Amino acid sequence: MDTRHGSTDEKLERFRVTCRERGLKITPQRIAIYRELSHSNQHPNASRVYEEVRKIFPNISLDTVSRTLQTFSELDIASMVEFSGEAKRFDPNLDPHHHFRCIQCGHIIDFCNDDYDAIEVPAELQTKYTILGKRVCLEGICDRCKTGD
Amino acid sequence: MDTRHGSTDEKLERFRVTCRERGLKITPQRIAIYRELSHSNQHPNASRVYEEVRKIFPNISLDTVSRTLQTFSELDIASMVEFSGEAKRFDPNLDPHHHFRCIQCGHIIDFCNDDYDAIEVPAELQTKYTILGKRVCLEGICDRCKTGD
DNA sequence: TTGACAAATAGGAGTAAGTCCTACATAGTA
DNA sequence: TACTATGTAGGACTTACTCCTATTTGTCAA
Repeated sequence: MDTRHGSTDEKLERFRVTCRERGLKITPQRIAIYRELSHSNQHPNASRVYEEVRKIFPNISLDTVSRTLQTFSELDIASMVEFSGEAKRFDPNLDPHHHFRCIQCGHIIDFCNDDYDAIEVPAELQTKYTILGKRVCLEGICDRCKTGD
Repeated sequence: MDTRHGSTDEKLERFRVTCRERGLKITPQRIAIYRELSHSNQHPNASRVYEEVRKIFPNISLDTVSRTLQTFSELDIASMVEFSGEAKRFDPNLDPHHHFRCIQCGHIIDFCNDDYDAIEVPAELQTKYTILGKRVCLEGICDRCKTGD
C-alpha cells in the first residue's frame, strides 16, 4: 500500500511543492521528519519519529519533531489518528453507537444509526484478525463552535 | 439519549448486580465513580471524574478513579473511547482509508474498502455539524497477537 | 551575492495525565 | 464478629508532550 503513490523521490518533491505553496520553510529537519514518517507504516508518535530522525540529526529536539508533525497535520501533509493524543476517555453507553468529534473543542457526541450498525467487516479482515468492535468515527466542527466559538 | 435505559436508580441497581456477578466489591467510591460517569454525557477522562467525585469524597485519589475506570472498561461496565489514551499518532496516508487497531499491541493497520468510503453521513448530522472526515474504526486482536503473542 | 528578517530550531524547564508502590482500611464471608 | 482478599490513599515516578528564550537559518529583495 505504501508504494501506491510513487517513489520516495516523488513524495519528497511533492512535499517540497506543498511546503512552498503553504509558506512553510523547507528545512533539513522537516525533510528528515517527513521522510521518516512516510517510510513508516506504524503510525508513529513524535517520540518514535524523534528516535529515528536523531540517527541523522543527533541534535534535533523532540519539540521540533512534535511541532513539525503537528504542523504537517494542520496543513494536510499528514493526518493525526482520530482520538489519539487525548487522555483516556470513558463512555457509559454500551449499546452500539457511533462517534462524532469536534476537532475544535474536543466534544464527542454519540449517535445511533442502523445503517452504520449494519456495516459488514470485509471477509479478508475477518479471517486474519479477531474483530471485537466496529464503529464509524466522524470528525468536524460542532454546532457550538460553528456559531459562538 | 442518556435516559434511554432507565433511571439512575435502575442503572445503579444493574451496576450492583454486575459487580456481584463479576466478583467486584461494591465500594462507596466505585458507586460514586459509576454514578458520575453515567450522569455525564461528556465522555470524561479520569481527571474530570476525579474532580467531580472529590466533591463527595474529598480524600479519594486520582489513582483510585483511574484504576476503577480501567476496571469498568475491562469488565464491560463502561467502554474506553477508541484510540484515546495513546500518544498522538501520525499517518502519512492521505487517501480515504480505514483503521483496524489491535487492542493488545496497539498496532494500527490501514485498509481500503469502497463500501466504507461510500457510507453517507445522516442528514440531521450534516445540517447540524460540519463534517470534515469520516472513517470506520475496527478493533480487535491482530494476527500476530492471536498466534505468537 | 549579500544582507535583513521572519520563521524555525535546540535545549532546558514546566505541565498533564496516568501508573507504580506500600502501608492501611474495609467489604464480604464463614 | 472476626478474618482475609480486595480496595484505597498518598506520594514518588514516568511518559509525552508543551512552553520559553536565545540562537540559527531559509527566503526574498536589493
